[in-house]
Amino acid sequence: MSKPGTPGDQEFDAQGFARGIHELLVLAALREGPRHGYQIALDVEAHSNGVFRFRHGTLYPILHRMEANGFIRGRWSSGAGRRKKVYSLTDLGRRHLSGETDRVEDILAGLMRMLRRAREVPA
Amino acid sequence: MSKPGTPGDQEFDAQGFARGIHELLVLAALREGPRHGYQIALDVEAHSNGVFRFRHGTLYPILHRMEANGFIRGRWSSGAGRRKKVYSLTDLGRRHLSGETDRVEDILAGLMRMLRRAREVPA
DNA sequence: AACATTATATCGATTACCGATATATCATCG
DNA sequence: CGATGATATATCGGTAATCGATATAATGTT
Repeated sequence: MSKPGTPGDQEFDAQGFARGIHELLVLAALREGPRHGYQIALDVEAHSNGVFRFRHGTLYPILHRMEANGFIRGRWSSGAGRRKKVYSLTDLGRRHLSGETDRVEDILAGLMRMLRRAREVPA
Repeated sequence: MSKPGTPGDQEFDAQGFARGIHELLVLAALREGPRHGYQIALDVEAHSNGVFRFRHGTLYPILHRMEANGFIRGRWSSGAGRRKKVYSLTDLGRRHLSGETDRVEDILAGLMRMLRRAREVPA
């Protein structure tokens, strides 16, 4: 139905859906330990079974924003070799994650209720 | 934490989260039968337990867009009284709903997996 | 030496959503 | 009967998140 990728086609891919969710995904990834940006993207993709992906035009602005907002802190790895900026959760970020996890789970429950309902209607 | 409503504060309310989801909500609501816009908004709010809401600055542009895309069809109620535009699903809309329901459920599953994982990590 | 991958970064364009504003009908209450 | 509030639709400007393209550079692979 209608060429995929057409502008305005609005195919509900994970990207469009993910609007506003990426920050939560970053927090969730960092919950398991400090990581640099590229690794966060790989982890999110792996742990979500490929459902969520970060384009690098999306990833780095988000990390910068979250650092500016105090949710994460980044430090350039001192070692030689390819430069990496390693991020870790701040206390604020940790608190934010737990609060927002609760809230998003409510939202997911609401959405699932809607979808289940739509599925059950006979025709 | 940080005044709610502050720009850039990004509190993950249902609104920000809902980006791209509203269309699916409209389709799901219309699955139960033809409805006019205002009623769709009330239904969505009720069936999602208040999690999802349409502001009217959001609702009508979405309906127009979806009609232009062929997912729904609207007809002005012929009867007298307050004018209402009653929308119903097209075949395309019905097919779109069932396909996107599957896909969104996968996304929800991926997201839940991430959240559950983040919750389970000791510290 | 050539190439792919890792790794970070920025910028312009797109677009969905929000808030405000506008219009009009109908019901209710004083 | 006039005011108010709920119903009902509509548009517009602004905001902000995301995308795609582009850039840089070190490292691994062939």
